[in-house]
Amino acid sequence: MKKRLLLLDAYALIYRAYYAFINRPMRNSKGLNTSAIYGFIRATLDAIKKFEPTHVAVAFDVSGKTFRNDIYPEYKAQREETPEDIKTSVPIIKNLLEAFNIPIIEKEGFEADDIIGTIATKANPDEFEVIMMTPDKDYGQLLRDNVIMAKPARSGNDMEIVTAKEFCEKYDIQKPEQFIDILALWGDVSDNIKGVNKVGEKTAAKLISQYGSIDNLLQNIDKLSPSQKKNFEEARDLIPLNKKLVSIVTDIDLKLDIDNDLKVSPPKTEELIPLLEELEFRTLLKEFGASKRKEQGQYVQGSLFDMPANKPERPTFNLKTIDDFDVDYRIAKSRDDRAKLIDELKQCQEFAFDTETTGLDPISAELVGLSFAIKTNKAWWVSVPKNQDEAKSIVQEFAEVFANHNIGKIGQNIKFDMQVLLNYDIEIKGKLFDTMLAHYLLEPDARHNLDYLSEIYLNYKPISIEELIGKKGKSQGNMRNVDPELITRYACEDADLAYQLKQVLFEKLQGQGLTELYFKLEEPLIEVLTHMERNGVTLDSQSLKEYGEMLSKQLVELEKEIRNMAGVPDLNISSPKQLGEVLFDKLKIATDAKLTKTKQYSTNEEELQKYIDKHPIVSKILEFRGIKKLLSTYIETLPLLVNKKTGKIHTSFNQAVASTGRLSSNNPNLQNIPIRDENGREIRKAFIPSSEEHLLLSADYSQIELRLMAHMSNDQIMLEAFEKGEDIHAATAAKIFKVPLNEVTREQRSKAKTANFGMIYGISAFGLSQRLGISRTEAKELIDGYFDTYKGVKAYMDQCVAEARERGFVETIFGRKRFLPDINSNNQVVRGLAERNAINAPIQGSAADIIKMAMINVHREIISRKLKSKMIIQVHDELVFDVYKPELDEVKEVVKRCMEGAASLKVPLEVDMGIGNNWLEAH
DNA sequence: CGAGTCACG
DNA sequence: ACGTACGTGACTCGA
Repeated sequence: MKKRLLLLDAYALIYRAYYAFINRPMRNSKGLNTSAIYGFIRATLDAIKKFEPTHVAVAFDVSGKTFRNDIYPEYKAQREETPEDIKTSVPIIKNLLEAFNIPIIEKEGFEADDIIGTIATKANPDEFEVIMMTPDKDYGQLLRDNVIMAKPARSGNDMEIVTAKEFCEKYDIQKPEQFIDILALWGDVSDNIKGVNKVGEKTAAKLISQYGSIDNLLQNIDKLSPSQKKNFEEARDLIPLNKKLVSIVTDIDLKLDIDNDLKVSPPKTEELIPLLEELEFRTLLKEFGASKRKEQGQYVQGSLFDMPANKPERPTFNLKTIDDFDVDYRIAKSRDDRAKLIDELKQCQEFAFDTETTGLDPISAELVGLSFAIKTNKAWWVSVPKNQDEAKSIVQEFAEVFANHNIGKIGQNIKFDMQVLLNYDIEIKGKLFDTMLAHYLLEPDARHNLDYLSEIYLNYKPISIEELIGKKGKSQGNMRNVDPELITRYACEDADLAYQLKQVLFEKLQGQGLTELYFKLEEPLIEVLTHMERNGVTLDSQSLKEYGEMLSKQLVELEKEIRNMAGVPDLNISSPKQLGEVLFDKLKIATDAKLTKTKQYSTNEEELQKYIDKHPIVSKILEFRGIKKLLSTYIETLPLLVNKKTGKIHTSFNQAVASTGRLSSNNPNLQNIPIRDENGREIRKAFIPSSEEHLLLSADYSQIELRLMAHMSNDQIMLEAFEKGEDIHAATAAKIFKVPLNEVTREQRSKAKTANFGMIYGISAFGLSQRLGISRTEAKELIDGYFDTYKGVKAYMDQCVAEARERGFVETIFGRKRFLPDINSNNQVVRGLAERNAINAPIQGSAADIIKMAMINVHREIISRKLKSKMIIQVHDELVFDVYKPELDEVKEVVKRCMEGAASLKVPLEVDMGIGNNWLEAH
């Protein structure tokens, strides 16, 4: 990995920090204005955290004359005196930098930009990436392939990265040095440099873009308009001086060994702490205070901070694009071309492929073409005609290679391509390497889109889809209309990138011991989900519609009543802001209303429930909310998602979203169809079998997460309860309340149930007290009682956290990992979340693994037994099937056996099944 | 586009 | 002193 050098322009950043707080300066108790100090140090540390440089330096201007004043006495002459607060801040900042072990560099007669220019130029491009942190645009002239600029964050936004390429594009110039000429024409008000009259940024850029340089421009001065020519004639003598003034010096004699002198090293804590204490920088003290871990010196080597050993790749920039490579992307135009391609594919052990389609909905999308990558930078594009009969016959030419078991297929989100190709009767066999899923296992919390992966792992920026079909939203373009040359580059690039990513990611999977999880679980699941999504679910839109009409009437009625009670005729009840104001300001139903983090009144159900007796409007609002939710999220929306082609609803199961390993479902989300609430569960009645000859079968794991808790913690008491087949919540109640099992009250059981769930989530006394509406002391007692009973559970939870601390991750029973870098955070809120994740992720994730295994096995049996019945929905611990009635007994047997046999735990896995003419009945 | 709310396991 | 149970997706409002 290249070394990375971060160079900071001290005064520019200090000024910026100072003025950022100008309206509300920070002061310590002695009255010292610490805005500039804090702002600058924070920006510096943030940059170090973000860029993770191996080398760093801060450049200061030296007060007094510089060589620029010698050649131009008016240089910066108009500048106002430096504010007193900044003057006093600078020595303190220098002390701080020293304590942080960040080198300071200054040189008499020169400015910070000259120092940075010199170092950036001197740093060997093969050895160093250089980041210049400054808000000053002039640094643009220094940009190179290995030198980028970081402009500090402006309020709200992240800091802005500028690369040489982007910079040149912005000014439409060939190389960054040309910016000197632009500046010389443009001038610089803040430096008191007068440019050419009537020439600003835009004109200067245009002229340099056009003529290449000032010299050439002046030679062609007659081509300018008369008035412009006059302005240039007048400025002619000034230009050489301007050029000198705006040119950043790159060859100061600094007597500096970059590699040795600027190396990042840990702060000198003993010097740093007193300084931070005096300044009263509490957050920084927390961060750099002498915590135990710091004393043990757990720094990642070469880092200023203690960072988790396993962290996302460090940020990259200066991304390469297609133009930086000599790629061999070809179009297969004729049948002969395709035959040649197919021949090449047959010779491959593996190839990457991608489909381009007319849309993102795989059911209705039509193929526009296919791309295949055979090796790095070598790919083919096969265009597919609009006529679907012709299309199919061309695509069919590839059926054999796709179906070949011995040829591996690589792709990004293969499920989509698999579905599209299924429309053309193409089956995909052989090992599938899905780069998205591989990365999901490697970094479950990260994003996994191709652009991101390319950037991180290949240092490459793909052609943006917007270049092809325009921004979505307005005048949505179509893949069909894209220029053939361009679509070839785009599609081949995608396949090529998938191919290249596979090589990187496969090695990483092996390194992490994740290949087995990938090939046993995630890879076979691709095909299963493909079929489930395609199967779809039948919706009884008619009954939904009728139910919706009834609810709508109630809603209108409620709205009227609520507005009347509120005395606000145009109240929007769906606006929490308006609602809160009505309830708490106007009706004053309470004075101690809870506020949200944006200081609005909190009007969620939990809060409103507290005031239900204060005013009759409250219960009406809750009722309104409930009905509105059902209507807008389900009743009115689901029928719109019925596919015209199939008459069914086709959700999309996302296999790479949930960081614990679960699936998620969207478009629509079929995993949150109401069931708890009486009104809501009516909606389940609209999910029906595909025909009269079918039934819905729902099979769900009983208490799978608690069983996993028992299994993983090896808690004898809990294991025993499950083995005896006891009602686990009642059994828990009996034990923690010390009553016989048959005397457990409803209330006790309910409390125990909440406590059981609490364990799975990584409980806190506060959380439990909130849920149960009891005091924290009571909650604490309850938890103590719980741990007293289930001693193994307590030990297991502690062990999870300890493991996460030690290894940086926790694991499921199938070896799925979740990395928890925050487990060592100094921020206890952040750390607390990581600790609860350490407890919850192995449980939730193992349950996800188990049902995935079950789905794969059920699917295989359905195929091998050639059943007409279909698996259609998964809801985390439940599978729903559209069962062909004559197969009912067989399907029930297969499903139960596959689900219960998906893993062998210390407790039996139990599955409950139900059948019915709709999803509600089946439950 | 974020915040608030609420549906599910 | 501070904020607190885990994981999702969809809708609505309003800057």
